[in-house]
Amino acid sequence: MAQSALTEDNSDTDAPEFGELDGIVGFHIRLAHGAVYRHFTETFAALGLTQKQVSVLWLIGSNPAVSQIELGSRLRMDRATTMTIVNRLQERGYLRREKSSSDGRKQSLHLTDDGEEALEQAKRCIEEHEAWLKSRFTSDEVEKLVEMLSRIHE
Amino acid sequence: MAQSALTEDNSDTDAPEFGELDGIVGFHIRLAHGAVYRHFTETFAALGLTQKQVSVLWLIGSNPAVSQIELGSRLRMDRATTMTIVNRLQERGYLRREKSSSDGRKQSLHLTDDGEEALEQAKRCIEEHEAWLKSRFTSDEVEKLVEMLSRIHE
DNA sequence: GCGGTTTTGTTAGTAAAGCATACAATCTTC
DNA sequence: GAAGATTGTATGCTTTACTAACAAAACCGC
Repeated sequence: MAQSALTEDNSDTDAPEFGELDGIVGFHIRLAHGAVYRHFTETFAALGLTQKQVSVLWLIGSNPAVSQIELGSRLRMDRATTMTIVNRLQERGYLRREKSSSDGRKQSLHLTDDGEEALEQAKRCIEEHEAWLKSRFTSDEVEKLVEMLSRIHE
Repeated sequence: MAQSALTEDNSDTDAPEFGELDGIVGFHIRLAHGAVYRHFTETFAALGLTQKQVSVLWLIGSNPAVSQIELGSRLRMDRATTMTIVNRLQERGYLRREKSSSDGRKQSLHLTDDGEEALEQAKRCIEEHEAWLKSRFTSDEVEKLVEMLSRIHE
């Protein structure tokens, strides 16, 4: 598989395996004179979650004990931005921080039971979205699109 | 051609023809656990313009006397958001507002000479971007992508 | 024509995302 | 051990986008 935009800095020896393309949550494509826009925040809005927050829950759920810096790197956020999002999810009781045992600087992020629950609900929203996608595009087309995306990296 | 997201409310009798897909300025596709992201703001940054501002200039340039509400509708912005962007471009001398003669509520938006000049420069940036696109995707793929986009509407 | 409703533009306030900076704690390197 | 790099944190700023409220103009039913 071609190097994807999600796996370009896999230099950590003990880094968990990220990088599978699980599905398209939403997209936003801007043409020269406008934006073709499909926004799925509304879909998650019923859960009171933004796309970014769902991405964070998803990533922690599939990679427990991930650090904030790793999380930010995967989701293209700097440390400050990561802080605000992690803080908010922690305040809502969806995740907890622990000191990493191997590296005292790092936080080790874990979902709480409430966080797992929220992620499950979000995944159901994503399934609905995939139904929407499939109503407009064939599975071959979606696959082709995702494959094309994997060719995009800085 | 299938109804596109850019032409869904063509109820105005004297509405100018929108809807041609002129080129992809940038896109941002969010996967469930992250974002594949390509941001072309940097390309326009040399001009001191954002993607949105370029879209506004482009749309006014190709549709003089467009109203703010129409502009916002095309670019998926509400009235307040449209205001701030139009205000900033007006402050920079790139466009001017006139009272619409046919409807006293509406503003009629026009590019100034400086605005036309800025748009020309932005179009050159877009051409450079298209070269970038073509280096990663075949022209068939780009065509297919744009065609798929045209199938996206609410 | 008149009164109520809708549309359009405007302003103000708010929230989120993102960034830079500064700082403290920890790790790494020499 | 000292110097430098990494990670998390706190603060402040900017941009984007939204809601709510308001005014002026247009529209609609009568």
